[in-house]
Amino acid sequence: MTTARTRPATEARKREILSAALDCFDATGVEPATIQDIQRQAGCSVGSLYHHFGSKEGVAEALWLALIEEFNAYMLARLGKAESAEDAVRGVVQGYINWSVRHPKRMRYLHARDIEFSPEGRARKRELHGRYIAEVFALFARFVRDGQLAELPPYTYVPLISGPIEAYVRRWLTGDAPSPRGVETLFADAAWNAVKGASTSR
Amino acid sequence: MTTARTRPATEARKREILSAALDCFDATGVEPATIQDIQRQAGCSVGSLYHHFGSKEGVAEALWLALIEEFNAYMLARLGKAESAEDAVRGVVQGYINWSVRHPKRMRYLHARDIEFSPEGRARKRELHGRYIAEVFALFARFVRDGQLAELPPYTYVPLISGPIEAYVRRWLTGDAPSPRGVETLFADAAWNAVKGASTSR
DNA sequence: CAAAGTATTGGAATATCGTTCTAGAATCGT
DNA sequence: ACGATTCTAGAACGATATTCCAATACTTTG
Repeated sequence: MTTARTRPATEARKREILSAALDCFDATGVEPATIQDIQRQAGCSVGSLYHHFGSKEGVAEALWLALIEEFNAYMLARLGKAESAEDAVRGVVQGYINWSVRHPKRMRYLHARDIEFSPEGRARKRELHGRYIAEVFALFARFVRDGQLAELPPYTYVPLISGPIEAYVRRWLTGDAPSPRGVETLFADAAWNAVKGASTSR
Repeated sequence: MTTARTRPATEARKREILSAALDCFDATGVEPATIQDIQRQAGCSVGSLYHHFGSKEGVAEALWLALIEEFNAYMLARLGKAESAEDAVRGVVQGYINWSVRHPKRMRYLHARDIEFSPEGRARKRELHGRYIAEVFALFARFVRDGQLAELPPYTYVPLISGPIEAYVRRWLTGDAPSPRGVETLFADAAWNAVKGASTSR
């Protein structure tokens, strides 16, 4: 009765589909990209695609969740190494830029809001976000306690630190602003100034 | 040979369609909303809708451009009255919050990224953005000259000033953060600190 | 004021695309 | 090797964006 739930080839096939989907979505946007486009580029059949993901939105959703998970892991790895609050905050900005420059297609897709999440997808998204925030907050908590970071309403740290560089990078990704290389320090300064505590001379 | 290019009723009809479209798009998102939904709510025929906007994406695009124009005008009006750089910068943050709280549906749509711009639409978007930036920059220029504002790469002012509040408001609009009422000063401080010049004590 | 010309509207017909369905092939546990 | 199950394939279906052209309203001109 008990039987293997997935086959070795399955994961590979799923990855192929997601990779093809990223290319297609990036080229034209989620809505204009057709199932045929994806299916052909992935070298699989319609049935296979639907078997694994259920729907086109299912593909879009799975892709987004996979990418945000990858991105969060990257940022947390970077944050874990920080020795001071200032290191950590500047690391967020620098990490955001580095990942975006290294994977512009992926970041462009993460910025895209044109994904209609299913209830389950939405739940998973919220779960991932919550876990990420919790881990970030755990890392930052001690800096708040020792006064390196200001004590602010919880939901304001992320916008204050990442908001500016996020906005800038989005414009760069759509071709409306020059590369973020060169503005790292400026945005890191802004982030640090926004959340630094009283212990540093103001 | 010369003839009126539009009739008086035309503008009204277009506005009706755009208004109906905003309701439909806000309710379910751009993709799930059908032409029939819009056309029925606007009380017009399919032909009429296509005559004026060419496609569903054409409607979505025109709506977005109309709203961003309205928003930019509102911000510029507010900025024009500022007497000092600090007034201006804080005014941007406050204005952003006020407009969002007054027109959450419109702001939610401006934040939506699920609009596939046509080449012309993209060009117009870029043109509007460029003009807005230019006007903001013109207003800020004298403050830069007299040292109230720091001299920074042109494309960094907007992200530095509006980035954080933009990120926060987006989370609020999707139900992921509490109302922006109460965090005005925090975000205005951050904005001002990010761009203030050397003339103020640092 | 009449008539021609143009903008606008209506709605049926069409084409495209997401999704469903079912039969068969590949793979795994026993 | 055999049975069970996952996975693949592609034709058929249904929904919806778009096209098309005839009918109507307005506007200018003679």
